[in-house]
Amino acid sequence: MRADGRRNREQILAAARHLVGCDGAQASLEAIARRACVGSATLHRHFPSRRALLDAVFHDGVVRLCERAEALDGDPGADLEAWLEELAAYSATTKGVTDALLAGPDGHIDERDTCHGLIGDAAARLVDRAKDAGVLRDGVATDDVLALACSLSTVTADPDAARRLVRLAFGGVRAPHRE
Amino acid sequence: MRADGRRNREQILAAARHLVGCDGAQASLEAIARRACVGSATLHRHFPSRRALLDAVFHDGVVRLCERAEALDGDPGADLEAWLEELAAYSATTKGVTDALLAGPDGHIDERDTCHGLIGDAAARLVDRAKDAGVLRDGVATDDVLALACSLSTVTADPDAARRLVRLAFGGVRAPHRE
DNA sequence: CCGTGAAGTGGGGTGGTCCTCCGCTTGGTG
DNA sequence: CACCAAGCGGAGGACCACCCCACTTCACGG
Repeated sequence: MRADGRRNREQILAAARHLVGCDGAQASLEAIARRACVGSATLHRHFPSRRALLDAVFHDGVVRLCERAEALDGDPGADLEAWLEELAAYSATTKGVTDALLAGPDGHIDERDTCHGLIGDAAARLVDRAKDAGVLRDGVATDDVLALACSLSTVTADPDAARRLVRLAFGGVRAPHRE
Repeated sequence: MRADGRRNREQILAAARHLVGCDGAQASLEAIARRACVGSATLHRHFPSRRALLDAVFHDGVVRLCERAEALDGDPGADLEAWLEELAAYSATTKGVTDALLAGPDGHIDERDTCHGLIGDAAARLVDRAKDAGVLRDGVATDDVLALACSLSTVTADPDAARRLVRLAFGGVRAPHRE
């Protein structure tokens, strides 16, 4: 890859980080290109779809989150819950990331290295551990807990509220009654 | 209100119902106006914001849902859960309705009669009943259960999946353990 | 050190969007 | 029937995504 190409890619990513941070996932690609001092064609060549750009923007943050998932090795139930809280808080505070996390397949990019794929793998490990420990209700799948944690962030931008809702869903809305 | 005005309003709503059903809340207003055989200015005069149009499109369905909420008078916990399931199923299958349900205030319209407001009132009654019966976990608010039920539909378009996730959140992801 | 070709560039065009202005039509009332 | 305001819609401005293509610049082989 040529030096100027790499430089432009970085400038575009920096601009995108800023504008997506302000305007969310719907930030204008044109504006991002302008801010990066780059023609819009250049942006589209480096990132053939909005999805590809978003994935690149959030890649590092998501990787960090996944590393924290791998580092956990305490109580399986508590680990899963804590990590889901973190995930919800992250996606609540990070404008636009939800679209990258929940996005379906996109012909333009390799699904293996997307934010969606990375998060899915990290969650699967924690869910499997919790399942083996028997702390999960029957029939709960990785996609279920991810869906719960991520979808909440479409509803609030407050990390504490997101954490609270995750705890709620995890423990149940219904009050536990003695049996 | 003049007859032609009312006729146009209905044509716009019919077109909007169709296109929002196909393309979701982001359907092109221009395309809706075209389909209604109406100038775009006419659409904007009748519905000053996308939000106002969406509210009108979904108003009837939401009212029907609210009526069902009012008709419930069995076990408070079961009623609430059943109605939340219905709400989730409705918003999962009805493209675009989530945006109307979760939308914040909009200077253009009276908040009292919006889908958001209607659903909120209906849910509040069920939540209050459940709270009085003591079947809700402490600190659960109306907005919490609404947020849970509605946000799920951003994540799946399958009504059964949405119902399942509501049941999950309601009963808890964590398996109930004897105490 | 330099020529060359391919990788990379960005301006401008196309076709779409939202929304507003404003001259015109038309429905309903006196 | 005549009037006039309520209502209309086309045109136009500002913006957007995406693509084409003539041009520039980098990096490598001689």
